[in-house]
Amino acid sequence: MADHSLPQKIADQLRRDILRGKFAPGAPLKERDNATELGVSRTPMREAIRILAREGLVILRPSRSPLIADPSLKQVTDLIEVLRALEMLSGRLACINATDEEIAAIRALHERMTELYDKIDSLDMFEIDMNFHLSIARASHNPALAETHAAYLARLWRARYLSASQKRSRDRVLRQHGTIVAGLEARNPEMAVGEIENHLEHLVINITDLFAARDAERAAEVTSEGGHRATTPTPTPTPKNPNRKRDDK
Amino acid sequence: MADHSLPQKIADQLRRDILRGKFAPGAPLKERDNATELGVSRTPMREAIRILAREGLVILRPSRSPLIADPSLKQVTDLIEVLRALEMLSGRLACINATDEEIAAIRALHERMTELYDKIDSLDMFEIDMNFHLSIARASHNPALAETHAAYLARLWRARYLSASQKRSRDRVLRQHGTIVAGLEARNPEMAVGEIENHLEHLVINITDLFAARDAERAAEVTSEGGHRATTPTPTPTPKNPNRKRDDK
DNA sequence: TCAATAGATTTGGTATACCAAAATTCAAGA
DNA sequence: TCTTGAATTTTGGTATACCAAATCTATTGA
Repeated sequence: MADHSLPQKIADQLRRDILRGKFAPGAPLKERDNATELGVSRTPMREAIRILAREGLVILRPSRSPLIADPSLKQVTDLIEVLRALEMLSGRLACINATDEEIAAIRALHERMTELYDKIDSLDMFEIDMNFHLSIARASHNPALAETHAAYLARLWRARYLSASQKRSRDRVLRQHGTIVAGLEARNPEMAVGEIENHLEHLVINITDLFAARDAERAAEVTSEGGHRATTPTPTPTPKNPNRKRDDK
Repeated sequence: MADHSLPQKIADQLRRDILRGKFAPGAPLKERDNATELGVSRTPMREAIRILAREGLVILRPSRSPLIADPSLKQVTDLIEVLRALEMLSGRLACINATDEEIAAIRALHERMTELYDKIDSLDMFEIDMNFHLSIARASHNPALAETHAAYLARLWRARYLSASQKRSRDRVLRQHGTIVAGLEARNPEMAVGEIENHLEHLVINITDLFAARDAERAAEVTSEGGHRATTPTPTPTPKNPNRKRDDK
């Protein structure tokens, strides 16, 4: 958060906009328009877009506008599979390398989350959840691991956010977080790692349900729209058409 | 390899130069000079440097020349620790998802490596070794995993190359590769994953030895150089840094 | 009425010019 | 001789101009 470079700040701004939904998944991200909109030149905007591309939030196409990423279920579950390996490693290393202070800070996050769960909006809550997992990765004392883990979390932001918004999993999430913290405190890798694995297993289940629900919703839309003219069978893959054309000759 | 974008080609060129030793570790990489040297503008050179920075081959400093990375032993072993988790996951998934053709191709690589080991130079040999491990990751059918794994392999290029040049580990490496292939063919995750873990454990040992040897060499140099004027106690970590201290209030 | 094509336009890629921060140099003074 | 500070140089950051590929529009011809 403390990087004061201009491309980083632009990337932070864009990331928020993307994740908050200002740009729809699948929409093109025109570097010239966004640059003028934010009042910066194209050069730092280009770098910002590359940063987001590295994080997987946008995908680059040769000689074409970058697109806001709209990953398929398989892509998301593939990402989670790697994330699981990274988090399990983080947990194991954190049991060995974390300082008592770091573990205490992780517990503090967990307790704040428990206390505020029903009191704040899901975006703020999710911020805490994010920090919880990032702190464990950092506590592994393996910077490369922490960095890669953070990149995967960023890439899975939207999916995890949607999953976390399902309040029905509230109790399970808090319980699992509690077990993870207890495992760290006991310096018990089996306990911590096992529960981390469990935690992410449920994330896969949740996400799969969400995709299924979304697909069902779309199918219903299509059929109810009438047989001859399906308005948008696909989720508006390219909603760009505000082509202004001149009236002169 | 088949990316025809200019920044990618520049990055490929620079990567080879760095890994072949044209640029020493710790040396600055001036974007203007290198751009004119290669006959391109600074803009694609900038992007190329960012690509290498992402791979960890160069490190960026705010408002300062990027440096050729010169990782410490801990940094390298940290990277290997993550690589191990990634390769173990790759092996496990490959046992499940790989096609018979993919496994056959991996075996072909292994047999070519066995056949040519004493006949070609270590750089070409290392190319095959690289492909062997990349192919396993790709055979996981998890693109995100393959990509992250490839990034870690690139980051560890130099260390792995130096380790692979130690011909004394020849037999062990070939034997381990053989066991890994056999595990894949048998679709036996325990066999494949276990040997992958073993393989990387030996890499850590090898690298640790190499660092120890290098440090010992340096220490010997310093003492034999005589007491008053050590010409280059360190192997010129930064050819240009007569650190000038300005007045500070 | 529709299809094909040519011209206009959008858009990313590249080159270059300018700026500001950092570093090196060098001269002046103690 | 050493310190110090100011000027110059070096170097990365940013803005802008130009180009080429891709796309879209609109006209024309069947």
